[in-house]
Amino acid sequence: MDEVAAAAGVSRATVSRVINNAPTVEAKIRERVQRAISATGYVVNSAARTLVTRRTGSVALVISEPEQREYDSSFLNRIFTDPFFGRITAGAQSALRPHDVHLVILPTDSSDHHQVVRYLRQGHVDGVLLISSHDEDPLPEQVHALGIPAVMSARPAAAIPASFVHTDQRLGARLAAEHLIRRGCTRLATVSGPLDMPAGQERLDGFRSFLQRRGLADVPCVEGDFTRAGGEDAARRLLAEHPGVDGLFVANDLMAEGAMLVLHDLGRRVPDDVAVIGFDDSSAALACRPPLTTVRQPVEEMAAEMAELLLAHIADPDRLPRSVSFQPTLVIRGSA
Amino acid sequence: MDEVAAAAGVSRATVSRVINNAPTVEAKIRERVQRAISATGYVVNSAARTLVTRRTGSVALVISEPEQREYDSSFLNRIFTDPFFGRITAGAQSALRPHDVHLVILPTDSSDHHQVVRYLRQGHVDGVLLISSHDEDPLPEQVHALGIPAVMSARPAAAIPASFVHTDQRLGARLAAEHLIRRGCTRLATVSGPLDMPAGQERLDGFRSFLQRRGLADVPCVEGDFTRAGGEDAARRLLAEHPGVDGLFVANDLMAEGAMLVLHDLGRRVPDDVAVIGFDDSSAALACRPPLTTVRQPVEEMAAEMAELLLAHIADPDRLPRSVSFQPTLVIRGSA
DNA sequence: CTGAAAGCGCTTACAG
DNA sequence: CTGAAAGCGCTTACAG
Repeated sequence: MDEVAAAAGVSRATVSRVINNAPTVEAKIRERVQRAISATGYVVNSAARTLVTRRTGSVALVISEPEQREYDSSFLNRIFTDPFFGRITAGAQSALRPHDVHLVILPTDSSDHHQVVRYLRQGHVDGVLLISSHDEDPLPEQVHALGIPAVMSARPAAAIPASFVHTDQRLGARLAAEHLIRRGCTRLATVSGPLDMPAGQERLDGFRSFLQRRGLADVPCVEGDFTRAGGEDAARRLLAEHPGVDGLFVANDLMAEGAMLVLHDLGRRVPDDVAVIGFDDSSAALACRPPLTTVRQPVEEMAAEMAELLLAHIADPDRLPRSVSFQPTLVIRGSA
Repeated sequence: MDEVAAAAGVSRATVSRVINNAPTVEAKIRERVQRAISATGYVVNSAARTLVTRRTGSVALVISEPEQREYDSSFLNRIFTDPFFGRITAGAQSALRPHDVHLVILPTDSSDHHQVVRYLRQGHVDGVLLISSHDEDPLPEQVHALGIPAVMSARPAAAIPASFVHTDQRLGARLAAEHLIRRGCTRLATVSGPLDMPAGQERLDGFRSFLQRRGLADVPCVEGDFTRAGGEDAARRLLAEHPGVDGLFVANDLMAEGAMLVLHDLGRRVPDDVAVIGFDDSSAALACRPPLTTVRQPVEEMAAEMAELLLAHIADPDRLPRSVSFQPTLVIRGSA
């Protein structure tokens, strides 16, 4: 920087001003400095800048899962190949990129929370996007206690004031139930997500309570784990106990893909013998044969909105928390 | 830090020493400082530390693709939901995590290279893991010119000295060809990857040249793009022109999944009518019915090795470049 | 083994 | 509009 200042015949302060586009620099000097910058190939040192501005230009995307049996590459593998998390990452990146803000992705389980908290406290990032899917997860409160700008992926279980985005899961499940009824299915069943996850619980509630109002109580349910293999297992068990099922709601697309595979193995035709509806509208939906009818969540847009909210909180720390809600929609394809 | 020093009755230098586990601190003092740290809740400021140590504790994972029609969320979406890149990320993370090194993922196309280069020059990271899949990609050379520690995902096209990892793609393709022949297939064909990518070209070469030696010349080939939808298209075209095909090698699993879908639509039984072999052994292989026989690349292990190599280069900038090679293996499942 | 001091490379009131 | 100077919060020779 001294070199640039010398080459341009100005002070370091002025060099700094042109780098940061301060309006108070005379055009001629600005140009002279710019030439000196190109000539010397100078670039700012981001650590030095961060030290004084208190801004890093990075945010963390924390993906918090319940404790894993083994925190290893199989956990990381599941996270990084999950189409849902992939869409979140893509949505967040696309919103952040224009602002030149970078994303550090931190998958974590509860055995690992302290590492994440330490990382955040060390000031590596300006804020955090927190994807927490379990009721009992203490991380949202811990992050909130840190006082660092944060946006959550759903209403936090704890009563903390924080911005979050939201989809009406119950409404989504109801859309699925309505469609199955409309199709004339009479023996409905569902593969739910994990019932200790709000997303799992709410989709089941929404599905069941709509059917109950239509006089259909006690719809069979087997709990799955939101993975494809888990969906296969759950569907196999469900179909073994309830072979007559003709309409199946599966709480996410990955499990639905597994369920379709099982139906195929069992020689059941979809949708003629069994109509199937998934949830998410992820890429897995198009990998099914027939293509999967599913409840769409605009995941990319939600993640982008989380990023925008976070940027706003970083720019103005006194900004009041707000939540923004997205509507699920039914995407009708071949499976129901 | 002053606060901690005062509370422990020592200098800041000593506080720094205990934080960094310098061996030359008396046990009693060390303990006193540690208590003061817990009492005050002190954590280091990473920007200040980086400014003096020249270490950030982060590395970049740069995923360089050819120029996109639109650099937007659909590009990011493809990258972040691609099982191959997901495995790379997981493998790199799992190797880096024990060293407390963080990963910032930078998908980029050629319109965007200057941003990546600027980011790297600003010193945000200690090194870069570069996934570059195109022959003409100038990024490996640019990164090398920066003088920042880097490890490549394959032998760089340019003659630059750099560490890289490698799988023998030709051998992998040959494994597929051998297996198809052994099965008794006589009318072979292939869906290749993009032929401007070494991985696409080499798999095709390996497949064809083995067959040629067996007297099978001019095996039909349609070029695909490594996506599932691209695999569907390519398979459809191939089968329209060559309906008699009884053995199909598809250059990655995602395209193979698409090809299997097309075969299903066409009423062809797999493997009885057509045997199908993929490449990668990604999660897509298990989403096929029947499950996909495929050439396994140990992608996670390769990415972990890249990370280890990078860490070694960061620790010792004078270390000589080396390459480490992995063997592909055939994983036999139901499709062939 | 410990401390005083210099220095990492920036930005930003403050004065002019 | 520009510059001299202080200061961001650490680490690390250097001296003792």
